[in-house]
Amino acid sequence: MPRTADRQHTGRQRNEEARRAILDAAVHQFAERPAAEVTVATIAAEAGVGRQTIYRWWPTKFAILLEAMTELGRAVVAVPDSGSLAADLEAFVTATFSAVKEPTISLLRVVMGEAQRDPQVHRLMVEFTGRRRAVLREVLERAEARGEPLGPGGADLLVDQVFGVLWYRILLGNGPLTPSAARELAEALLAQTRALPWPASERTPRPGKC
Amino acid sequence: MPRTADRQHTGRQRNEEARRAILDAAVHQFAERPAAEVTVATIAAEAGVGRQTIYRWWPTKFAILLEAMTELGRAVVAVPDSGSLAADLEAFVTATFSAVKEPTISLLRVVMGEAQRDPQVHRLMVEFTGRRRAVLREVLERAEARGEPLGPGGADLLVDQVFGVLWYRILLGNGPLTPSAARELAEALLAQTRALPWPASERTPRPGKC
DNA sequence: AATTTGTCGAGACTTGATGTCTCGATAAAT
DNA sequence: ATTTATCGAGACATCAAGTCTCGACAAATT
Repeated sequence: MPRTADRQHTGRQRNEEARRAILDAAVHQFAERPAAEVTVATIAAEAGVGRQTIYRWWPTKFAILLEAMTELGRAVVAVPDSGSLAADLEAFVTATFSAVKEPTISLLRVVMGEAQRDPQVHRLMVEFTGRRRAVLREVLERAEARGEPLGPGGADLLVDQVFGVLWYRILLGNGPLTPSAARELAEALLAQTRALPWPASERTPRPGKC
Repeated sequence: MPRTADRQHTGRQRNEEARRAILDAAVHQFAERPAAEVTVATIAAEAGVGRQTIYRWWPTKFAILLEAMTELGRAVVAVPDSGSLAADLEAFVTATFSAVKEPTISLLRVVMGEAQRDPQVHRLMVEFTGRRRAVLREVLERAEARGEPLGPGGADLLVDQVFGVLWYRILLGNGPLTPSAARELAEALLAQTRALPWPASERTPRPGKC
């Protein structure tokens, strides 16, 4: 009863060029057209591959998109660690906001929309967003370990506030996603962590910035 | 060239029982099953009507759901006005959170998901959420007019923080929507408003601010 | 009462996307 | 040289959306 790890992979190996072409075609089409007009057939045609080559590796067209977005997301994975919560939080929020623009924002909307339709895509989406959540959580918990307070809700609430505002603006388009909007959010959340439980006659001065 | 208003409706009239049965069946199915498993055929079967009866009155199954939710949404929540931002904000957030539970939460997820796919549904969704935004904005601006500060981001950011956290948790299910979670969020946002803005000299003061 | 008009439930039908299966060709490990 | 798994390609079944038609039925009109 040989386990799969007992022998090497034999036979023809996976074509990396085809994989890249499929990912690129999916990103291109989901960014340009309404999601309803993107089909496995159109992606296969643009990538110059057979449909079966797609079905062999991805269960749905949205799984292709999620894999592509995961690769694109590796660029912003850097964890800020300057020793100060103020600087780290602003760096994280600014970097995250600046990464969310066309064409990425269209892709995010498509995937989040589909996640509400398909439980499997929803699970993939929880995992996808969880990676960014983990980065922010690390920043917050490191600050807490240093002795910096996180305010009434702790790290859990702060994480949901950052990504809540971000996703809310992505999905409904009601508010800005500019760098200044990012700074504004970071500043507001920092104020939240620093505020005293009652109107303060004295406040702690902000470290390192004015 | 007779206008439509020139004569009365002749012929058999629309069956109100069928309309109600269709709306109820749509709500029931969208609340119970994944949206992908809900079809016009299943709604028609549960309602005991022909498919053509549905297509005659609604363009898509989501139009049925939107009409049903519009009827459900007629319960207008009163605008809290106690004279204190702390009490009003907690009342609003608690009431809003407590209204978002099964089966409503499933319907909200379905409609928000479809809004990312259909621009027309998206517009309706912006309008739908805008009504609740307006209530919170009124609470915040009244507090500001009283002289209570709203913190670095002002009313715009606070509104997005409340509904951002709410929708983020609805869509991804990562955090709680309990009454205690609502109180926690309200408390955190209040802490944020109590922080003093330090570069106050560079800022144009808002009217009514201390 | 008879006629006209529009809705009713039901089913046949077209269209298009999904997903499976098979085929011969090809490339890598044995 | 053989084995094994991928490749592009196409046939095929399945399913939901949407259109069209049918006889039955109900309300307004004549």
